Amino acid sequence: MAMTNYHDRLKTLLTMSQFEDRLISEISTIGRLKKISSGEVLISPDSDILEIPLVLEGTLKVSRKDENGSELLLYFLDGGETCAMSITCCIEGKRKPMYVTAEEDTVIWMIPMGYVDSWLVKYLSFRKFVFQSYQVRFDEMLSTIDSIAFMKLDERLFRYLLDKKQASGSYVIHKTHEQIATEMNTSRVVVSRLLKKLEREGRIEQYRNRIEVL
DNA sequence: ACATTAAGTGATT
DNA sequence: AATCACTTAATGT
Repeated sequence: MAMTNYHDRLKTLLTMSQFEDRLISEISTIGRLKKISSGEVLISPDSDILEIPLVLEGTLKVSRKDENGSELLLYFLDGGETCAMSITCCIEGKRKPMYVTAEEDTVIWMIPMGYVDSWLVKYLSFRKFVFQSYQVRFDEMLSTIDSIAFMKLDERLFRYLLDKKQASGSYVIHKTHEQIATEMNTSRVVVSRLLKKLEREGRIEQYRNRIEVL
């Protein structure tokens, strides 16, 4: 995507979310622009969350990690989306054991949490927005949960690829089997085997460091 | 040419 | 599905 004026991009996104004009101008004057490059950590379990991220361009990855450092991907955040979980963090003032990292070079609009409370009260559209993003995440995580519960790792992997494709807007996925394995908290060998199967079924094509979803 | 890293595979638990 | 042990292939120096 072309490097356009991010304020315009923000306005477009806010308008698409059907926010009231007053809310739109509040958000655009109060927030600040932040660019993070691929792999950078935006939120970690021990960081105080003082701002809510709204993705303008690029993709953020939301994941959990346990004591042993093993990772589990929760979901991707795309353009126009925000992290519902960080909103609750703000409201409760609690830290959550989760990471938000840049999946690719990403541009975000950081909204100070101090305003979130008042906007929830003042603006119907903002309430709707927050509830809706909750609903989307909830549904997404439900399907993730039952794919884990029923141990259909092959389906889980394919869902992962589709999610990733959706989030990045590209059918080309630049990841190694190893990286995918750690995100799904499984082993590389298993991922390689399942990807091989998907390749034989003609659903993907594989190259070094690269997977194409067909 | 050699070393390193990514991916493929059979056998075992 | 995870792990081990090993092979093969691609890439960097």
